[in-house]
Amino acid sequence: MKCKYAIKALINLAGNYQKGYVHTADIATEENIPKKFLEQILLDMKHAKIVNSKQGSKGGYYLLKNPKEVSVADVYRVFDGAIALLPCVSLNFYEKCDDCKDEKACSLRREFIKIREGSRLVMSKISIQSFLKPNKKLVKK
Amino acid sequence: MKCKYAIKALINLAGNYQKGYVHTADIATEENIPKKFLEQILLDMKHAKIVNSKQGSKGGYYLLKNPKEVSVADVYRVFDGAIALLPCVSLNFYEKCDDCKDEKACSLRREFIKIREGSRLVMSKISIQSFLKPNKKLVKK
DNA sequence: ATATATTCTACTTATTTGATAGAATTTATA
DNA sequence: TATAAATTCTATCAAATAAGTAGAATATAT
Repeated sequence: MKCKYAIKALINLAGNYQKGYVHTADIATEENIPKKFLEQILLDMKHAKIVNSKQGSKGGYYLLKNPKEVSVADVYRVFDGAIALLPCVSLNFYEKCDDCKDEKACSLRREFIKIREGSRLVMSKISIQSFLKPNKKLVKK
Repeated sequence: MKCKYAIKALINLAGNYQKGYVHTADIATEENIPKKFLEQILLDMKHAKIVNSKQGSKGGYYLLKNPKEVSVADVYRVFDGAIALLPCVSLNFYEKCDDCKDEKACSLRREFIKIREGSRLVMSKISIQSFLKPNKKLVKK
């Protein structure tokens, strides 16, 4: 949910990219997200340097980077942590297996790295911009 | 954990493919898995038709299918459910979004299908057999 | 000053996860 | 046929996580 809400919020902010501040309340109503929950989500993304904000009257949130430069992988890592299925194959959230003696020889690790790469690559290629582009329709001859 | 344990157990069973029954207790000690927990895991995989068992003395578990025919995707779905990040893009665990009016027009759905396919393809290609093959070493010239 | 917005901390409730416990059932075999 | 050894089933538990709520604190424009 958090990740889905986050991406919906970012799509909304992308629509207002470089056009000023957007209120949490507006995003909440437009995207059908509980307002108080969205506040937390946006704050998390501020800490992750994906968005920025201004407090007070006429304040609000705005997208820090170009929509092309914000990938689903970036957002996923903020809210769901590692893309990898095992901590020992994670690039950003690595943790050693306590039972594993020799990582280099571990076949579990060897294969799960492939899975991580499959997911990571596709999630890195999809950006907030990707959600804005309308689905291209093929014209029949 | 369940999924990891399950794959370790299957690798163990694959080593005994078509060689008779293997005791849960033996797998538990060899693979360092809590025995009672492993019992549940193996039972789940029996219900999923991945392994089969015989009760009683001289009983135990055995792999039903060729190790090549059991993919990580199969195992994942038993223990973690959908590979897809959103229920509305899942092939095996589909659920409609209650807020979504037009699925075909939903850009979230369009892009998350790509993510599902990325993960699904790589997880379908890796089988229990893949874990048995030793990592090929390149010989230096 | 005041209205309006974000920020921060704490809390609640429900679900999931990892694991344990023990009785019931099945089977081989002595 | 009794018994030992295995799976099967159901229930339970504690800890962690997820989804969401509440309210006070802070910042800012007017």
